Amino acid sequence: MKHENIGRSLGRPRISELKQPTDELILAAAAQLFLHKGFQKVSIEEVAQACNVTKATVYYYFSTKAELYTAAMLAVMERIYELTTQMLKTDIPLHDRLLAVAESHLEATAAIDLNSYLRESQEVLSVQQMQKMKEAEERIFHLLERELEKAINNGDIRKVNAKFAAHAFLSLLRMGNQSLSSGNDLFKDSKEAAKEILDLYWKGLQI
Amino acid sequence: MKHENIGRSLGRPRISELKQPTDELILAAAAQLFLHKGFQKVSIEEVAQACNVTKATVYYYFSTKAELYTAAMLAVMERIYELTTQMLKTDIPLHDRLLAVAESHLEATAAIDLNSYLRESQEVLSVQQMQKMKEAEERIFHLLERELEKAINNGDIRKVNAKFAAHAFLSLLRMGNQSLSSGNDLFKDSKEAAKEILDLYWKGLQI
Amino acid sequence: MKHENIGRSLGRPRISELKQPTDELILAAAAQLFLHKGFQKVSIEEVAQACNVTKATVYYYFSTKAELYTAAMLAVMERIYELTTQMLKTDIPLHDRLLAVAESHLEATAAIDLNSYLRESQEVLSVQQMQKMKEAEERIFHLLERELEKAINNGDIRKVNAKFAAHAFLSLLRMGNQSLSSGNDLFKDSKEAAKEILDLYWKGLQI
Amino acid sequence: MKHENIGRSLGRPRISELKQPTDELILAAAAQLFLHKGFQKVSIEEVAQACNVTKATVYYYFSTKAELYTAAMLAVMERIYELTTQMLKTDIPLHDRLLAVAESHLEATAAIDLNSYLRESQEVLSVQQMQKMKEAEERIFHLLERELEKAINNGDIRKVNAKFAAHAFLSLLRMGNQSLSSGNDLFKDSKEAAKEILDLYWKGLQI
DNA sequence: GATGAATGAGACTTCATTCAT
DNA sequence: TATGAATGAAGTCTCATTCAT
Repeated sequence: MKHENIGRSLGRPRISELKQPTDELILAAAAQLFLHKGFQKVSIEEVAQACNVTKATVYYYFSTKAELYTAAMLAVMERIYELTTQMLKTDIPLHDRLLAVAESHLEATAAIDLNSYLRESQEVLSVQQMQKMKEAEERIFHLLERELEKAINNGDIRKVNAKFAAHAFLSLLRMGNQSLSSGNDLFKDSKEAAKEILDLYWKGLQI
Repeated sequence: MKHENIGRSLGRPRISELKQPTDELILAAAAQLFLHKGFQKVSIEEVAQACNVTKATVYYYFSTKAELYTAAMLAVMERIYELTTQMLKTDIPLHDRLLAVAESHLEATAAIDLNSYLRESQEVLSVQQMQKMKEAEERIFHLLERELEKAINNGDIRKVNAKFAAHAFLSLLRMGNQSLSSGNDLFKDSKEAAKEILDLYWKGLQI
Repeated sequence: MKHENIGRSLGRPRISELKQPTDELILAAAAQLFLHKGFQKVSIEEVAQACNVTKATVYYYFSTKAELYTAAMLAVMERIYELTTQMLKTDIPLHDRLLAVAESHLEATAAIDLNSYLRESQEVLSVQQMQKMKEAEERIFHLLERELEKAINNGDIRKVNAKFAAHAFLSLLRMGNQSLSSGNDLFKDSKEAAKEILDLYWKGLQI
Repeated sequence: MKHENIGRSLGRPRISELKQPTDELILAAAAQLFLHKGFQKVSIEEVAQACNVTKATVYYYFSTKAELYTAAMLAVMERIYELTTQMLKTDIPLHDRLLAVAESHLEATAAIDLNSYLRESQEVLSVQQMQKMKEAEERIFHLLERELEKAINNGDIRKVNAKFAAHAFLSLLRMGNQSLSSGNDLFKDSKEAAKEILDLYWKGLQI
């Protein structure tokens, strides 16, 4: 398909290097669309149009719709992973770090409900592709899990199954996301949502 | 293509014909399939085969795939509504009633993530159909909402936005459902899942 | 696919029964096209147009291009089989019966070079489909084989591997067919072709 | 397309220059593939991969798939022509020379059924290309034809249309080839096949 | 001499939907 | 009440071919 970018020259890139390479462009458009409409409802044609290229070009870079989907979702999850990593590695108390995570997740459409995405694409993704996506998801859970375990050991929170607690947290963020984007009046804004959710969650972990 | 001619005999129907009228049969099969695979991935043909009728028969009862979908989902939500109503109207303390709700939701595939289902069928459902489904969902939330409000007034739980609390509860149940059905090792069984989830949730509502 | 035509009413068929059922129509057109152009170069669209139906109709009757191809070729081979059976079961000497077979094969495009047809469709036909076609071919060879064996036992022809002799005969007929249809001036007409071919062949079997 | 190879550096070529020039490499791979799979089923990509070059490189040497096909087939036929010429120009009796031809044809995949190859590529080859291929085929037939005519004049074989006899011979060899490569049990090996076929054929030409 | 990127055209296939019976 | 036959529209994917570098 394409080999690695070797030896990008330093300094301001020339015009031709300013625009993203086509494959990244496609990936970005695809991610956007898949997140909004789900696997089935996005056609390759649609992705192509969003990038001003032809269907055939999309297939030049991604051999299959499933492949494109996997790549796009992995990219998104990678971004979430990085983001979450950033927020969690500061020095402030866990409560505040979780608040930061919550806020950032609720600002972007960051909390993916992988299960619901996978339901739709099952039987189309290869076992390997599913595996990859599940692993990417796991990594995010692990991030939280580890911090929660530290907090348990510190006595900051009560003794719970940290994995469960991680899932619960992301589940609540998902809910917050949906509420915010569906425009029901549950929360005034994402800041408030983060606060309310973390409040419930944190209290739930006390004693 | 063509399935076998099953010579429907005249006169008093045999036992095998005693079962539900065709439309209910279709509805049941459709619900089952839609829940498992989502709107897009279920074909009318599939539903028809599951009922041993032809596509045309499905269309005789339901004018449209979207119509069938809506009907099926409404039926499911109605059942959830009834179920939840049952559990909530007893006399025991709210904590215990919520536990009962949690357990029953986690036993059946009862907790629907309507949002994720709607994402998939957007642009296919008419505004009316979406409206109906959202209303059906709302009814379930209201059920919980009302009880939570009572508990707030009683001083049983702290003062929170009851609607938010209702959403949070169902969100956690959804997560439990997915964990149980995806076979990760978060919970031993649905009973344990219910206990853990309610524990977190209830603590989160205290003070 | 379709059940047998039962209870065809006697007498002149009504208009609606006059035209062939659609599936037979498709089969006929497909056979025609596949024989002339080969598997790959015939598109379903083409077949459909030849029958004045839509592609979807073709797929209503034949689930796959390979399926249609198999069905069409089997039908052709079946016809050849019947034809050959007819010619071989008369009472006249084998030489004359073979002449009749030769003539009839050379009149219609009757001698299929299955091998060359299979080469083209390999990797598209399922193992079962290939199996079926090979069996159908075998049946035709067997027909000749049996007669040749009788003749050997009678002392009408010399002792050869009858199977080989059968293959040789059909091979020569194939050649005749191609010469006649490619319009080179090898033969004046199919009658002469039959005569020349049988002459060589029969002499080859003598002593 | 390509100018002559001029200025090949003198002296012992380096390893990398030992292998065939790219165009011959492509031609060889193409011939191989086309013979096995037929025109339609071979993609340029496939040919390219078989040579470890890119599609564009193939197009650098051959302007068109049809062009490549023609060139590849002509090369094959040329080889057959040379081979056959070799076998036929010796001094031994015609019968033995034909046996040699038969053996060599049955050892390699040497007997091409041009007609079946042309059927597949019709409408893609230009008239000129078809013409060229037919001429190449003709040359091979002529080779045999001439010898057969001499033999007729000598009284070695009976008076037949020599062209017909040539076609018949190659037709039988084709059959032998297919039998051998399809693995049916008609012949023990190519030697036996050659013997049986020539036996039938030669007897067919006697008196 | 060779190639990476891109594309237009077309192929196979699926599916919701209609309609006459 | 039920269905067999038919279809239009759309979707995924393949491939020969071009072109700038």
